Amino acid sequence: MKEVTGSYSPRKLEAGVQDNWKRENTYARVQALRQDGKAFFFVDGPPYTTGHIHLGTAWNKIIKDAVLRYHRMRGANIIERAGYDMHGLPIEVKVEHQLGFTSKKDIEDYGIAAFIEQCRTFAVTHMEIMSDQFRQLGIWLDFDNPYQTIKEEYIESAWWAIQRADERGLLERGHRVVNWCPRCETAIADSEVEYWDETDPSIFVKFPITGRENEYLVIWTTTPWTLPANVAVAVNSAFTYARVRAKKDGNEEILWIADELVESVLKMGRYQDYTVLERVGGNSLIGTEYASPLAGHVPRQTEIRHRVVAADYVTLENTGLVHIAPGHGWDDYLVGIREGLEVFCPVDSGGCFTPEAGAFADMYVRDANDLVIDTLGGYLLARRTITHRYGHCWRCKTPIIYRATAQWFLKATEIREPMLAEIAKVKWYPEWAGSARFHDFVRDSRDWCISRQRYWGIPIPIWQCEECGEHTVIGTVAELEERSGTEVADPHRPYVDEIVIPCPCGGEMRRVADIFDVWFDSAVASWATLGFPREREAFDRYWPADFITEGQDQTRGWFYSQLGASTVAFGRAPYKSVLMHGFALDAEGRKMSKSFGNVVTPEEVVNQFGVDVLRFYVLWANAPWDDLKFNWDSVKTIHRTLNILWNVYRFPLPYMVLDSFEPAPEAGGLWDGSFVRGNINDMPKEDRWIVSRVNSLARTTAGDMREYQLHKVTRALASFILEDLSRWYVQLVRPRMWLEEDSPEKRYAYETVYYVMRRLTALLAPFAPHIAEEIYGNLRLDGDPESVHMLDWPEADDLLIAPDLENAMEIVRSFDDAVATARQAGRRKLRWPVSETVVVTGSDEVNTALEDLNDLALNRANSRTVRVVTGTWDRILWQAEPVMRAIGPEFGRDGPKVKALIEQADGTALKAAIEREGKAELDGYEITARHVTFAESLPEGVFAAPMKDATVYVDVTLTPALEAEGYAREVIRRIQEMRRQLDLNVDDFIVAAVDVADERVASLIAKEEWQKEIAGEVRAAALTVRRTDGERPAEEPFALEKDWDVEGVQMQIGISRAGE
RNA sequence: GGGCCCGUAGCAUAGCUGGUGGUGCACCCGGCUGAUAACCGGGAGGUCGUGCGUUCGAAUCGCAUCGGGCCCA
Repeated sequence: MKEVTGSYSPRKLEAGVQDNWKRENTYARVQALRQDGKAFFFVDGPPYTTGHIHLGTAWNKIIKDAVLRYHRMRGANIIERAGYDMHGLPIEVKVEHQLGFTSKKDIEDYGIAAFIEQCRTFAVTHMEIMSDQFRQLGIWLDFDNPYQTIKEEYIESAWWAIQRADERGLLERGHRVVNWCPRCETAIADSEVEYWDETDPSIFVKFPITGRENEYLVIWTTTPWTLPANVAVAVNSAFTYARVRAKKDGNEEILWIADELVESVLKMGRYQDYTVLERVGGNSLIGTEYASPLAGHVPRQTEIRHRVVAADYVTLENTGLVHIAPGHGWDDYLVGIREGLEVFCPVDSGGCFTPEAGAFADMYVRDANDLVIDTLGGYLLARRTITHRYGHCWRCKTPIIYRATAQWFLKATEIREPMLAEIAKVKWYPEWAGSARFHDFVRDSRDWCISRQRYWGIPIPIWQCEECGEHTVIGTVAELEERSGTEVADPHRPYVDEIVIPCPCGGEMRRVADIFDVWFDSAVASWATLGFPREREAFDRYWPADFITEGQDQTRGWFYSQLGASTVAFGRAPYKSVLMHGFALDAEGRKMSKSFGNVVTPEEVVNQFGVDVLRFYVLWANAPWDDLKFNWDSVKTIHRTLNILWNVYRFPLPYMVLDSFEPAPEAGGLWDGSFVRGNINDMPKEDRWIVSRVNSLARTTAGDMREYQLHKVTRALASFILEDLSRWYVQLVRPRMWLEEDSPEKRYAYETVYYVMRRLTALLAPFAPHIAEEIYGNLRLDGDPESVHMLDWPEADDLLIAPDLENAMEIVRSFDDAVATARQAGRRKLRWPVSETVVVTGSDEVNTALEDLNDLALNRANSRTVRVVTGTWDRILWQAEPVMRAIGPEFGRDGPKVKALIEQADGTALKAAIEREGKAELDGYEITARHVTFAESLPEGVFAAPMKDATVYVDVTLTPALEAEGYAREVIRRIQEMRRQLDLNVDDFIVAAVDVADERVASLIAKEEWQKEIAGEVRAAALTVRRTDGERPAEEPFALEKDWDVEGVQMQIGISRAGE
């Protein structure tokens, strides 16, 4: 053990600890230490390798690290690797920006091979940056050997899964309406669509009914460009529709509109008058045929037989009739499938109309809106604009379109029931994350479109025969090499695109052009991280994961993608327990975003306060599953807490070093707390108490950890450090540290402090691993493990937990607070002793506590006596006050007389009489409890304050003896302060002189008893106390001389180091 | 529009199987001073988002509504 002089400087401390971990290879050694323990398989949710980590990413990894460190200390053999998600459109878009590309054509011209190399470089570079950042946060995951979605063996894991899907008939090629980004020219997942407001046309259009003169169905749309693809109109069979004769500018026409919407629609179309001709149910309209108002401009439209169909999703908004284009809408598509409608989609991958769109060919769809509207001519009933939420590509922010395309699907809807059953088997923290949130999401989920028409991703391993159309799904690289006879250097595009497999029919099979949705990459992480299918052994032993934890946004993300892929491949969930954590928000509870300028980065926090403060803060601020509202003040509070921990730790060290204290070791030179266990019954109460507290702490934290109540654990730790250790125990134990001679009391104090710090650092290790390591490193014995992270988690020692003592101490602390309050009211400083302190209570617990811990109470109260009185204390006087509301009616005329009698009576005696007999007599009048109230009247010099279940009375009246001690204490304190100014060592001796300008006070403290006391306390070899007239005795120069005003008495004090 | 979560003093947070609202920070006043760019005590500060309901009684239960978050449409 060494003395520690420096104050808590986290950055320096943490750099030192991390250097040491690196030099000693501590992480690997901790892992090795536990390799025979019970396996605990953890899968790291892979962050995407773009840019830097943000607060949420840091929080995520900090939770993981704290949990895993805890499990390691509990003896678990943690199976883990860090992981990274490295494919996908975001990186393609970044690289496109770097290269100045605007379309897929630019990429093709540049060369796919060169392009994906750029993507690879980008991903790997950023992965390394992020790994360094995570390491700096003290995250112990395997960053030297992370799983990477771009590695050949990882790609194989995905291929293998999709092969299984195909074998089970869950892989399907289909024409589906998908979210389509016209810039990226690819389908994008629902989860990749971002919504924000967009202003669009809002038009009402008349569709002419076939065979009726001048009669129309009125529909509404915000996407005029989808009208060339219209094939039907949907009505709700539950609604009533009106056939209306409407007049405008002398013309008449017949319109069909939902009955309740007639007024508003006609107003919109500026009709002057109308008559309802008939009202029919929606069913009556079904089958009605009509023509496209664009028939003359889109040739295909003249061939389509348009008709009215029913759809119950039609709402009573706008016109109550909905335009259906199965090529451009998901609901439309489903209606189309049901009704056998044609799926017409005259839009290409770049969002431009194809020649099939006739007059609109080659136009970009959103640009064509105006032309479509113009072309409608008289069929346009009204035109407005609308601002509504519209979807955009999450990467390039282009408004998406819906487009019917050929895609590959995983038939998630077919395995919905098994997925729901699996969710119920998983242990969710909190419970509702699974039972409500995730359950509902999966219940409402659709088939998963897994194909993308891009470059930087896992190629879909489907080879299709150009001759016969048969397809085959490849599961491994080896299988591909065998079947193609070609060596596979890199399973990425464009290299795999060139591989040809001979088809049994004699034709050639070529790979389909698509790559996987990047969500499918991470979906296979649970077995990919184990190297499956290449490696089987680890998979058989560890899979599925014991635990994963990610943010609530991953409900639809990684929780879902993994469950889907795993249910397809193995028919079960890939994880046994899931902790869903919240989102990191700013102090106002708003999302952190660059445009708002409210982003707080982990680096900022670390630069100011260090890693441990950040870690402890995010684990402490709220429950893991609630959103984190970042708050600098709270960060400072945590910094202060750790600073206090540091001060508590270093305060006893100088004394221990001075005394060459060594904690009692066990055989083998390691420490296990047996001294405290063996001597507990002889140790002072406060030692037994803090030992009990730290064991209670171990017990509650273990319980909370089991439920991942990380906030409760960190709060309990912080509270222990501040309340129990710093504000109470250290205050109590200090005098024992200062004892000169060896004594059991001092030994117990050292052993207790040591015990508490050893247990506390172990409990802190998962949450604040650096400061715990630093403190442990100084305290550990030669036989102890080198790192605090190699220790076993401290189990609560039930024999050392004393609930009664803990309760009693709570009472004494309440007493202590009350004494301070009462003294403040009586203006008597704590330094000045008082004669008597009385606690009035009816509580046995209070009585027992103050009896058992009387020495402590005396000490804390700085009182000659502390005693408990049950019932009433005889020194309390009572003042009787008449209650006129009762006296008036009863005594009538004599009321004023009774009032005067009561006021003049001895209230204390009156109260006693009434309590004893229920009544008292005053000058012949019978007085009962009704007629009088009593106010407490404290004797001169007594002050009261409430405490737990009791009231404390402090008598601050001075006597010469008390005064002498008070002044002596004042002198001691001032000399100590002067010692400090001279920067003397704790064991230096001094010579001192005190010149007091007050005869009485001088004689009080000049008494031998107090002079000795002062000299002893301040280590004075020689001390003079005398009365002066305020004249400085010039013949005695001291190293330091000061004038003091002590409670109005002038004193001159001079001190020097002895022998100088 | 739908699902889930959250909404408590200036800020953050506890209480949420119903019984007169705790804690920390900040603020004001006082104390302490052999942990000192620390520490302790006291005070002020709340219609527990809003409204309605259930109940003898609601921050706590129900319904509605507003605001924030994540997700879905």
